[in-house]
Amino acid sequence: MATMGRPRTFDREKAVEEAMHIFWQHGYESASLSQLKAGIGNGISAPSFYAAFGSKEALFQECAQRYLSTYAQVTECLWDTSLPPRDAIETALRRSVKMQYERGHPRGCMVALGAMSAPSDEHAAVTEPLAKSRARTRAGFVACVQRGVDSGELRADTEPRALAAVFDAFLLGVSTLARDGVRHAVIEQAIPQAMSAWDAASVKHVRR
Amino acid sequence: MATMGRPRTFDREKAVEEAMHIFWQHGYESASLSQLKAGIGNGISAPSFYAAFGSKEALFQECAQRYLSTYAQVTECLWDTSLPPRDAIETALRRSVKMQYERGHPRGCMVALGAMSAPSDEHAAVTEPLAKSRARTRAGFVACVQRGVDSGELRADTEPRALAAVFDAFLLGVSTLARDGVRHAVIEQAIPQAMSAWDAASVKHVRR
DNA sequence: CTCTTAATGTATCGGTTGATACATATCTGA
DNA sequence: TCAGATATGTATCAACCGATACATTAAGAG
Repeated sequence: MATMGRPRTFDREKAVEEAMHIFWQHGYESASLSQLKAGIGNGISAPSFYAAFGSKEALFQECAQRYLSTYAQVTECLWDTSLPPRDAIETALRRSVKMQYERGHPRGCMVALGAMSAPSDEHAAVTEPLAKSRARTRAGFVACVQRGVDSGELRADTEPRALAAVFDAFLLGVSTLARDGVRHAVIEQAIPQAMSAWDAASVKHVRR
Repeated sequence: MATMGRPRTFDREKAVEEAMHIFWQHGYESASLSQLKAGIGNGISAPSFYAAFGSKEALFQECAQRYLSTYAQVTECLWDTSLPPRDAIETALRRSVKMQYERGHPRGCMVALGAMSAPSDEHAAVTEPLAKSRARTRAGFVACVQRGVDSGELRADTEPRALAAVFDAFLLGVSTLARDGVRHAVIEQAIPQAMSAWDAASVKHVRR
């Protein structure tokens, strides 16, 4: 059965993308219905909004899912066990940084910035998918370090969560640097410097 | 001349501290007047609030100043040229992390989290002191790396802004990790691992 | 005591928030 | 052609936002 009823005057797929950019930019709470309605197509009315998306919260969930299944995929290589763990981490950093500085969408990572996206307790559940994603990425960094230890590449006394936290915190912090206007090239150059934390834990590394 | 008129029923100094905690926790926009009024003393009325602080924005500025002159001082050692630059950076990291995990106030750094505190353009000017503070800390990291290069401790081809970005991004990211419930001990262990980025740029470091 | 000063309590302001009621318009299927 | 389905436009809702008007209360100064 084909679609029935009066057709929409806007592209729902594009609308989710546009709404995602608004949430990405302002966070869940600060993004207002007025902004969202104005930013979708050439502006839509309140009933059109609710007919299409149900509620602000439902639209956010949809935007979050969209983000997680697209932009957020840049760190999935952390779970690719066919990659040497050091390469997996460096690739995740490179891909994420590149994505965060791409044109056509707000700077920074929606997942990272989403930590302050719903600061009130009542709305904390809304951004849970983002918190889950941060936890997953965190676990991915830990898993890579653990692989390095298990393979003998990293010293046995390496604390996986601690070394992983270096890369995790660095990547989270990049979102703020990107927002603050730090140049893309600077962050790119910072990546190999961050990776030296891995090398310092390597068994081949000469301690002094 | 002593104070005249009816005395306040609450301690204004404590009130600023309490309000600061609320802004610290929720950000400028998301912290509501209701929350602030309820959180000051045993709860104050709207006229008392405005008589004492002028406006929400004025109170935030006061809280921001209070934060910058107290908690935010943990990174001032970056400007202490009597310290070896590596020690200055490590001390800044240690002190900030310790502060971010202290009991008695929200976790994380108000300056770092404040990047998403006023996501709308109209209120962006409100959080400018926080942005200025981030820029200053950023410059402090760069200055330390530059000192390391100038003294010959770090290789001459070291890019100061890039290496500084490693420490800066790491420290900014710690705020999110702290909010996400990552244990204090893990972050403490991460600091020496992060410092290995400095050592890797040292002239005494054996490159391979 | 009275005057001045300043904070308080009650009550409310206009504006914005997210969300709906209801009638109308436009499509598909029979 | 008409019924069913769905989107739209207008108009509005209660709740909350930051902020005030106004009268009252409580202090010091004279």
